[in-house]
Amino acid sequence: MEQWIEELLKINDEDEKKTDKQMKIITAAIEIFAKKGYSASSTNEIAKKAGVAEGTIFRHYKTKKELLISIVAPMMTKLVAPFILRDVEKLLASSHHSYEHFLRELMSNRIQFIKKNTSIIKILLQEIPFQPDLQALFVKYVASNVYTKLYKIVEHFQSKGEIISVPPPSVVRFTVTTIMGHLLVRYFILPDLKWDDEKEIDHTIHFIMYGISNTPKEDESS
Amino acid sequence: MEQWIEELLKINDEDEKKTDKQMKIITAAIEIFAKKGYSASSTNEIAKKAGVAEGTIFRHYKTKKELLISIVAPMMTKLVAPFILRDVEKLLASSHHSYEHFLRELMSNRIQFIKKNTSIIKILLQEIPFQPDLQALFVKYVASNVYTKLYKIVEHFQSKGEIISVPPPSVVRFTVTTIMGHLLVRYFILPDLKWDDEKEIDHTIHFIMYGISNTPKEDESS
Amino acid sequence: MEQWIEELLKINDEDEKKTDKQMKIITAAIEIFAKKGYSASSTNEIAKKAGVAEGTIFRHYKTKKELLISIVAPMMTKLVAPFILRDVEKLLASSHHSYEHFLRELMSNRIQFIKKNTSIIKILLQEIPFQPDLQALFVKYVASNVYTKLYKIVEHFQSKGEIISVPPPSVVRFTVTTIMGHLLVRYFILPDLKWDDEKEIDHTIHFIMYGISNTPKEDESS
Amino acid sequence: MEQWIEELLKINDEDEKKTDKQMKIITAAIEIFAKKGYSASSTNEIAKKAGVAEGTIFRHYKTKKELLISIVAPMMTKLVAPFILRDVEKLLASSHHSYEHFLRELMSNRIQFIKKNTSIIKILLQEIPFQPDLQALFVKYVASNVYTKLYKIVEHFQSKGEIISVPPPSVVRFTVTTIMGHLLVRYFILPDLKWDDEKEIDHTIHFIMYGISNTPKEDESS
DNA sequence: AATGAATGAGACTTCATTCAT
DNA sequence: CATGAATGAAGTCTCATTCAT
Repeated sequence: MEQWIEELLKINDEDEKKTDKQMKIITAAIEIFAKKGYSASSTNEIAKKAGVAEGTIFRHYKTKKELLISIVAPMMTKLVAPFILRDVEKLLASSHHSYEHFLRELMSNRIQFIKKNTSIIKILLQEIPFQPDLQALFVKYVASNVYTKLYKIVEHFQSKGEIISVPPPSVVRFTVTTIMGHLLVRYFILPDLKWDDEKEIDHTIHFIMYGISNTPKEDESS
Repeated sequence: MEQWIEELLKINDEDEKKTDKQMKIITAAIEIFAKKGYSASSTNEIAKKAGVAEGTIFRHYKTKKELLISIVAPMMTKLVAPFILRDVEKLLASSHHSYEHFLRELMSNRIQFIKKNTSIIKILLQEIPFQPDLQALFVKYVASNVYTKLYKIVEHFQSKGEIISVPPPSVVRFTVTTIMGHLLVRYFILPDLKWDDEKEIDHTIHFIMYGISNTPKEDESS
Repeated sequence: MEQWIEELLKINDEDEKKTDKQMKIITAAIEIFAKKGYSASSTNEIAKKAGVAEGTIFRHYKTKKELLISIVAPMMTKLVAPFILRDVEKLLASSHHSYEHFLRELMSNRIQFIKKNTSIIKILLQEIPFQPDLQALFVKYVASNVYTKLYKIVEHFQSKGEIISVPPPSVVRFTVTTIMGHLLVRYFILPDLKWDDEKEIDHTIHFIMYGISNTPKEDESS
Repeated sequence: MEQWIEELLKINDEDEKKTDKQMKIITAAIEIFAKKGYSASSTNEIAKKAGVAEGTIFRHYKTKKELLISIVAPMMTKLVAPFILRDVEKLLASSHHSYEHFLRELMSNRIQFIKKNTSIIKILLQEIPFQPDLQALFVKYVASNVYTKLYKIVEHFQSKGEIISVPPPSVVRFTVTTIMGHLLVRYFILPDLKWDDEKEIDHTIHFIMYGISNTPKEDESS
């Protein structure tokens, strides 16, 4: 992976120091929240699976919701980590890569990430609709980072002639919905289908770039 | 809309006869389930909003879960209604439409459907991961209908030369994830963005067909 | 069976006129009360088994408890029927039977009765401790009839020299507890043992009369 | 009381350590179950009488039925404790007592026991017909212990010539039904009569041994 | 007379949270 | 720090009973 994209992951990973018990609680909570959903999980069950007393949970987290947030909030940042890096322009200027290449790297990188954090992301997806706290965080990171950064990247490759000149928001939205759509379907909606991931990524990127039509495009206006 | 596609919707919509109270219960339940999630909703709250006694709910639905299922299960069928029609081949043979056209009709049709049933679909999406009953239904309808039907449609348009000749499953998956992805993002993940739906559909379909690359495709292998 | 004992059963059996539905309700109630106990039986279940609407039960019986009483109270009288007949003295005077004979007839008569009414008697036994109404009836019939009548009978046979001259109450109590005990054990506590009823009755009566000791009794004081 | 019979009671009575609240719950439950029957008793009422929160009951007993069982099951063992001791033969061999004596000791011993545990035994009697769990325990302890042990005892005293030579099962059943019958009537069916217990026991045992007939028995066949 | 939908009190049970140890 | 017994509010569900049809 190229250096500039590697930077995408330089998000501080320090999970503050957690006691042993605290880690056990979090691990148990993740497992149970992911399996039954936040509301349907009981602190009692979490305590049992963690091998601690129920009271111990509340020594570390004032409420059950605080436990949820503490698990899920950091994920928020990491999910969009690749777009948080500061000097996109510099990076783009100093490199001569294609949008296709960028997407390919982005996708396989995020897939690695999802594989490592499936449970937490599942919890996140489940609870975002019901937790205003999380929604606020989501808007903060996604809206203000992902989209603005992507606009610039798209504009960059439009100016280099790689991407057709439709309004960048359209391209961004298509890119985002297509990739997110693929990942949602692949990892959360139909994870049990037999997927050939290598090919799947290849096809997805290729289709995003060139479509599935056999007819040459006359002019690429929308 | 062309006639053959209109047939897609001929799913009987008659919601058996429900008593007045039963309708009130269902309406209230939909609203509350959608807002707080199934587990976090209380039958007490539903009863209050429906203006009935709590016991009345349990006269019509043995358990809270049965209430959920009765709301959400029929949606399953209707969601994939366009793919349940029998003689796809005939329809395709007798018509001279393009895949692009088909997708466009399909999308705007499903969007109408989503708009009319946003809440229920939201509940469905939330609860599928936790309700094996629903998963079973989902597999039954999606797997056995949508995919097999789509394969045939894609093959048809490949034989007519409209679609590049990659394995149909790839095309189907790309189509499905892209459209589902768009709809999920548009209506459930970021419904509050300012969307210009007309254009959005146009772009999405166009991109699916022709991609976003400016460079003519050399060869359309995978 | 001798005529004087036959009179024991001349209790009016007329079950007032009951409608068809009413009979179905009673039959169902008996079955369910006997199986699960009064408190654990629901009017809903009774209605279902009876094939009537729940409301119909309450048209005939103001409350669930009234239904219970209406089933169980008449049994009270019939249980002790043999002792309700008026002129015991006459009967005894005019006949020259033995106490042993009397017991034998009594026992087999009551066994027939129990066999025909096992369920109702079971309900009665279960509910007497909790229903003051029933207790009152029980005391009324048992105390005022059975014991006083039996005293006279025992005295009669003592005066004829057949029974040892201990205070009649002792003999009565022994007779009653022994026979009731046998019947309770035989029909309600261990009904599933393999019983040879003929022999069982024989032995019981014989033991009551002559005991199980091998040594001749010197004197029969207590 | 002779030593060998004293052994009959060496069943460990230690009620594991129960917390203060737990004891209060059990005490309250016994009282209320005995008064109203299991089904008609509410956990709410039990909690109030015990002076604890309703939730506390369910911290100690997963369900209301578990509470019942925990009260009633141990009584099962203790009820038949005198028959659980192992080496009946040895005891009999080494002692030179009469069956009459044995019955007398047994009865007064069981009466003491009943007096101490009237409520629990009442609950037990009420609920056995409806609780398969309890039935299983009853069969296990009664069938396999009481009867087999009693057979041996009876045979022993038959061989010593004290008991008439009818088949032991007959003697055992008569003994059991007579004594159980007496105890049931005395303590559970008509506890409010004025009983002179000393005399009552005397008479009962005497009657069991020698019957109530004044005429000497010719031959003691059945 | 019969129905069965509706009721609301109350049943059993769960749960997040507290607090003395 | 950790525990786990205790809490009481709230949850799901049942029930005897009523009443308009």
